[in-house]
Amino acid sequence: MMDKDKIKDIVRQKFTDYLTVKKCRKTPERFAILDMIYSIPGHFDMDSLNNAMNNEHFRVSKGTLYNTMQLLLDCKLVLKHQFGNSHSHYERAFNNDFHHHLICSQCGCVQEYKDNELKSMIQNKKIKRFTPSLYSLYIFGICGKCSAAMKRRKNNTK
Amino acid sequence: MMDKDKIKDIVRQKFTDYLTVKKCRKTPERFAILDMIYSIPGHFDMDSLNNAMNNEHFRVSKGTLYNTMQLLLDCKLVLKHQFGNSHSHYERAFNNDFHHHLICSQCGCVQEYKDNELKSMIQNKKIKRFTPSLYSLYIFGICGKCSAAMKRRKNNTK
DNA sequence: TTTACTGCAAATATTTTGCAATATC
DNA sequence: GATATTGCAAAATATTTGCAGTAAA
Repeated sequence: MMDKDKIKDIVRQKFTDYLTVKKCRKTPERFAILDMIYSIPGHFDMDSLNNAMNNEHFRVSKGTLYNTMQLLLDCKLVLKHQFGNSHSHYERAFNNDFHHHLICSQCGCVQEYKDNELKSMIQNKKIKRFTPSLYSLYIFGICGKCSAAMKRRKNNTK
Repeated sequence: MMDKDKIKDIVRQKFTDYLTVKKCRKTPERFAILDMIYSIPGHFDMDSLNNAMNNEHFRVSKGTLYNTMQLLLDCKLVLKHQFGNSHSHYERAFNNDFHHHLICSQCGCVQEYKDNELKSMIQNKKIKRFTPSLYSLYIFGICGKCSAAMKRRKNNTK
């Protein structure tokens, strides 16, 4: 695993390049947001990102947060997910082992699920008249905890 | 392919059974919504479903629409999707060939993508401490039309 | 100096909720 | 007859937009 600061340097450079190509301005807000995102280990949503920024005493407006997130999605430094429940989830995309997602229909928890066989089969598919760039696989079901809880409840009522 | 009316009968029966088990009431609104959904060929959203109901002169409130949709999701007669753009999409689940989705990042269009090899690999995965019930695979990229349009634009500027 | 970007607040869109009236069981 | 469900309207939530001021190029 690469050093965290090194990763931040690389993504900052990638973002700089992207902003240059797109003739967008390199504002401190944008880089502060990118930095914060690459300090968060797992998933996050807009609200938790906003709170994290506030705690670091770098307040940005909601508008700027959404604006910057769109740029980061465009240049594939961030991935966006919508697991069925209300709001969007995000995660960093660079140097983050690609994974699928297991979503519990009972408690709503989300687990990462790595499976290279699946990954390579999906990525190697040749699709007619469509050029894929990325994909999301969401598997819905019942997580271990909820499954155990249900079993316990069932035994109690016996 | 089964006859459309026969399918409607079967899903109506399935919904009846579900409502009975869950001790929920069998209201005309619920069955009218189910019927309408099974009259729509492809994807739909709440707005188009609502309009379709109005055209059939069976108006139901937004609240009832969302309430009923939740029941239909629970008993797996309907599937829900969120492709990144604003609102949720739905599609009927029974007697609807399972498929994956190709989403164009440019124009936002959604195509169905059938691949049985992929389907069976995903469905046959044994996952530790997780009991899967259904899954969604979304492949994002550029559709044929947009790809052709881009190529044309590129040639024009040459 | 130009104008893209920011913060703020208001607008929009989507889904949920509270409540009185109604209809199922 | 009891109460789950409905319609309606208001509330909650998430995201987008308009605009005046600020700062990047």
